[in-house]
Parts: sequence; C-alpha cells; structure tokens
Amino acid sequence: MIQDKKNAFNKFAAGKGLRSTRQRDCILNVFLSTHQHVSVEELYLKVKACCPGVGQATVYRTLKLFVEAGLAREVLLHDGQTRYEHVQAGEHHDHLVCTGCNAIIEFENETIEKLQDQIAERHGFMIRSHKLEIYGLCADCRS
Amino acid sequence: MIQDKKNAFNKFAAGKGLRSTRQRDCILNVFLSTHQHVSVEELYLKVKACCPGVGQATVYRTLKLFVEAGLAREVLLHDGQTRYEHVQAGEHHDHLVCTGCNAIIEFENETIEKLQDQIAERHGFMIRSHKLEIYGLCADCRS
DNA sequence: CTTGCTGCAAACAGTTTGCAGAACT
DNA sequence: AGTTCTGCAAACTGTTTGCAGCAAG
Repeated sequence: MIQDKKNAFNKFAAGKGLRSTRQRDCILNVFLSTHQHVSVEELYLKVKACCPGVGQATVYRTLKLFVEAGLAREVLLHDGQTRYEHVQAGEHHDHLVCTGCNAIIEFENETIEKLQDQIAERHGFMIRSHKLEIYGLCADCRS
Repeated sequence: MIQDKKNAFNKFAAGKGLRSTRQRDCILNVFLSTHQHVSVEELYLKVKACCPGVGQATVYRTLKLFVEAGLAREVLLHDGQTRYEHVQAGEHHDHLVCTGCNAIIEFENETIEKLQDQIAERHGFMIRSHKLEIYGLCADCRS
C-alpha cells in the first residue's frame, strides 16, 4: 500500500507536469513511513537524517503537494503546529486528543457522520469536510 | 444578561485580586456587544474606536482573562486567526463553517454529544472539551 | 506607597516567499 | 536549453513578553 501511494503521487505529479526529484522522493518516503499526525518539524528532522541539506521550505512546499495529491490531510490541533495525517481512500476518522501526553487516538463513528449530514441538510449546507476533536485525558494520564 | 456577564467578570476579578481598569471595562463592553466569533483583530479595532491608545497586547491579555473567567471560549478555525465566542452557561454548540463567505452557523445536537461520551468511555478517556466543525458551502454560497 | 496593569517595541514561532543557482527532462 | 525545483535567508503573521512608566487600591 505504500507503493500504491507512491504510484498515486507519481501519477498526480505526471499529470501536473511536476518533476521527480530526490527531495520529493525522500520526503514522500519519510512521510509514508511515519505514524499518523506528524508535525512538519518532526518530518523535517527525519528528512534531514536521510537527505541532509534539505530545507524546511521544501518540506512545507512538498507537504502541500501531498495534500493536493490527496495523500495527506492537514490536522490543526491546539498546539500551534500544523500536522499532517495519511489519507486512507474513502475513510474518515476523528480524534481523541490527550492534553496530558499529546497522544492522539483515532476513532470512527458512522452515526455521528450521519447526524452531521442531517444537520447540514437542515441548514441547506453542503459539507466539504469536517473535523471532530475531543480533548481530555487518556486512560494513562487519568491515573 | 450583559449585566450578568459583567457581574460574573467582576466577581472573578475580585476573587483573583485583579484590578478594575478602564481598558478591561472597555474590552469587556466591546466583547459583549459583538456578534459571536470575533477575531482578536476585529475586537482590537473596535476597542481602539472607543478607547484609542489601547495596545493589542492588552486585548490579548484581557481575552485570556475572559476565557479564565468563563465568559469566552477560543475557537480555532482554519484561517490562522484565533477567534473568541461567548459562553452561554452550560450550553455547548458546534459550527458549520462556510468556506465561501466565512459565515458561521451554530448548531447543537445532543445525540452527537452522547455518542462522544460513549466513544470516550470506550477508550477510557475523560473528556474535558471537544469541538466539531463542519466545513462546506452555506445555502447562499451554493447557488 | 505598593503592586498590578498598560503600551510600546522587541522577541517569538510557525510558515511563506524571493531569488540565484542547481537539477530535471 | 529551458524550466522547474531547491536552499537560503529574509519577510510575514499572529501572538507573547520584558520593561519602564502609569494607575488602582
């Protein structure tokens, strides 16, 4: 599936006349190898480890490409850092964010999604995306 | 009810040994007179109109006090500006955010809230707060 | 008089941008 | 060769902070 994503990006890049460069390959590899919700900073450090000399501007620019290509999604939490998460085709999930240890637990709930659709419809609203974040303390941090 | 909020803040301020100043009164007045979801910038401009010479640092500092006092709540949308909304005691609502005209429609849905509680419980998570934002186009912007 | 509050400007963090040179095709 | 991409550094944005002077109690 990592290969699928690489192919997806290459296809996107080809379609837009983008060039294939060492940096983009490296950033893509690193991104695909990370857990969910990497911050740009984290990603930048990992990228530097494998391709020293890459500037963070490139990381920022490349991440925006990934978003455009549909591989990644921006996640804004309450800590002033933009994070990126992997997009699984067709799937959507939300987050439990632990304010104690910054852990992020994902969950899916179809009923909530449906209720959102109803609410939107009631207001004549056309949903493009949504986010639901629940903040609190995870099981470990409660004790 | 505006008076209630002023009293609430005064009580909070008294409890913390905070002083009552012209600036704080003015910012509180302006905040209470605004519609929901003011950005700091907007608020700052309005405050300057009535008390010229107020610095934005003071606006920032005072808004944090309002949050602490339970009058206001931070709302982070996808536009890089922190906004503040009024807190109605005991009530919680979520937002439909129009990406066309930046309108914000509020809604409440108890079922969603309950489902969130269930999800949290299932993960041993203690909810402190949550936010749900639905992005898309409002009825006006669709046409 | 004492202490907290304010305004200013400088500092900050995260992100974006302009540009000369490097690297794809 | 032509053009896109990159790295660097500078610019920017929103927010925070240090500090000297001001003002409330």
